[in-house]
Amino acid sequence: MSGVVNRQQRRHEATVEEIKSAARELMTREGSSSLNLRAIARELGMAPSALYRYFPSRDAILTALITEAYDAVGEAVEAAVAQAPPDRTATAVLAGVHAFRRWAREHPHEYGLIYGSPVPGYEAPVEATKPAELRTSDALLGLLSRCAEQGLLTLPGDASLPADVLPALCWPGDDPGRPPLPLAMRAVAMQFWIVLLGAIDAEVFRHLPAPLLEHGGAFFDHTMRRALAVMGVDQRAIDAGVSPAW
Amino acid sequence: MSGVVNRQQRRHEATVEEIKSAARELMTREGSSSLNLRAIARELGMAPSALYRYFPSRDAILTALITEAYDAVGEAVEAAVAQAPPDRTATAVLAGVHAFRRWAREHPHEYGLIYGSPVPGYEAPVEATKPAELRTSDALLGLLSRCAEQGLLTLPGDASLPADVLPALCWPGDDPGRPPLPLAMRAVAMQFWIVLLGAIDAEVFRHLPAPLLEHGGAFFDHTMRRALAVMGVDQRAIDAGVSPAW
DNA sequence: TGTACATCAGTGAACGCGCGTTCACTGATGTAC
DNA sequence: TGTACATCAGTGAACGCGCGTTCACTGATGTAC
Repeated sequence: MSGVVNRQQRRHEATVEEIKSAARELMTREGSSSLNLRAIARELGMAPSALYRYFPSRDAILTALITEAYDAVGEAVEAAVAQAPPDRTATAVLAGVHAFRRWAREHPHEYGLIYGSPVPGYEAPVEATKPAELRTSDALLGLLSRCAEQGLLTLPGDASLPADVLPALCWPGDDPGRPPLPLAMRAVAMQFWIVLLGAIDAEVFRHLPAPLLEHGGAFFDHTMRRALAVMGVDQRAIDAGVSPAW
Repeated sequence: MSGVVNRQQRRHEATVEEIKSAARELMTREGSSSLNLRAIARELGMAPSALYRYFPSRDAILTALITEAYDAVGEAVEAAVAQAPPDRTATAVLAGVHAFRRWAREHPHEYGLIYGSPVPGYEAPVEATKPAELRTSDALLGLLSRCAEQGLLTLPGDASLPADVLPALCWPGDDPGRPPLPLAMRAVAMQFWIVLLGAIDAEVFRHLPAPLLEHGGAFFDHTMRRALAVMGVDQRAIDAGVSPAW
C-alpha cells in the first residue's frame, strides 16, 4: 500500500528537517558558518555516520542550509509585501525591506552565509540555490515596476544614462534594441538593491559607528525612504508607508 | 653596538613580513579566509613551530592580516584622493571610491576578511584593528565635509531629518545640543558610505545580475555619481571628476 | 684577536584533538504470499 | 493470520588526515672581556 510507503517517506523527511534545524540552531549558537557534521550528529544524539542516510556529504547539508536561508528571507519578504493593500505599492516596498532587515538581524549567521563572504572550500551549486536566491530580489524589484505602472514612479529618460552603462543593463533574454522595460528602470532598481544590501550588510557586520547601530531601525527606515524618493517615487506614497514598529 | 642589534631586529621584522605575505598569498590562492598556520610554514619551507618565534599564535597572524588589509585599502584610497587637485574635492571623492573598488576586486579574499562575514571562532581585538579600519572611511567622509566647506554641497536643513533618527546621529564625543557639524551632513555621509559598501559588496560577492558584474566599472561609476548628486553635491563638480580608466 | 658565553632562529618529533567518511553490523519496520 | 524476506535506520569502531601547539634540541649569530 502506498500509504505505508508515504509514512516511511514522511518519517524520512521529518528526520531531514530535524537535521537541518539542528544545523541551523548550531550555526546560530556556535556562530560557525563552516558547519560541522559531527556536531550536528551530537546535537541529535546520533552517530555521525547516521547522517549519511539523509545527506550524501557535508557539502550537501551546507547547500540545503543555503537554499533554506534564501527561502526564509524570500518568504519573510513576500509575506510582508503581501500584507500591504495592492494599491499601496510604496508601502509594500517599505514593508518588504523592513522584513528583510528584520530577518537579517534575527539570523545574522544565516545572513552571513548567503550574503557575506563565501564559505572557504565550498562552491554552492548554482542550479540548486539560484531560484531561492531570486525570490527576495524579484519580490522587491517587481514592486518597483508596479510603482511605475501605477504612476507612482517618474523615471528619468533612458537618455540620461551614460552610454557606457547601457551594456550593463542589457540582459541575455532581452530582444536587442527593444528592451522589455526602460533601462532607467533597471538602473534605478539595481541601485535600490545596492542601497538595501549595503544598509543591511553595514548593520549586520557592524561597519557603522556605534550610535547608528544602536538606532539602526530608524536610520534604516530613513535611508530606504530617501532611496525611494531619489529614485523618483512619489513622496506622498512614501510618506504613507509603514509606521508599524520595525 | 646598537647597530648590530638593529640588524638583528631588521632580520626579524623581515621574516615577519615574509610570513604575512606568504599568508596573504595563500589566502588569495587557496581562497581560504580561515588561514592555516601549517600551510604558511610549508609555503616558507619552515617547520610549523618556527612561526612561534614571530607570532604567539595563529590568531595573532589573523589579526595582523586584518590590520594590514585595512591599512592597504586605506592607503590606496588616501593615495588616490591625494592625487586630485585640492580644489577639486568631488573629483577626489570619485578617485577615492574607485581606488576602494579596485582594491576590493584585486583582493577579494582580503576584502571578504574585513568587510564580509566575520571569521568563525575569531574575534578581532578592536584596539588593534580599529585605527586601520577608520582610515578609509575617514579619508572619504572627510572629503564630504570639505565639499560642504567649499560650497560644493548644499545640505538640507537638519529639520528635514525625522525626529527618530536624531539619536542615531549624535556621537559620544559630541557636545550635546551643539554638534560639531550639521546632523544632515552625517546622515548624508553615512548613506554615501552605505551605498559604497553596498556597491562593492554586491559586486565582489556577486549578488548582481551577470551583465552588471561584467560591466561593473561603468555601473559603479554611475552609481557613485548619482549618490553624490542626490546628496546635494554640485553637478558640475561631479561631472568634472575622474575620467581615467577605472 | 681570540675565546667563553648568551641569545636567537629554526628543527623535528610528538601531543591531543576533531574532522569527514567507510564499513560491516544489528534491529526494527514494512512487504508479499 | 502467519511466516520468510527485503528494506531502511541507526550503531560503533576504525580509517587517514591535518590542524595548532609544546618541547627539548642544534647551530648560527652576536656580545663581553
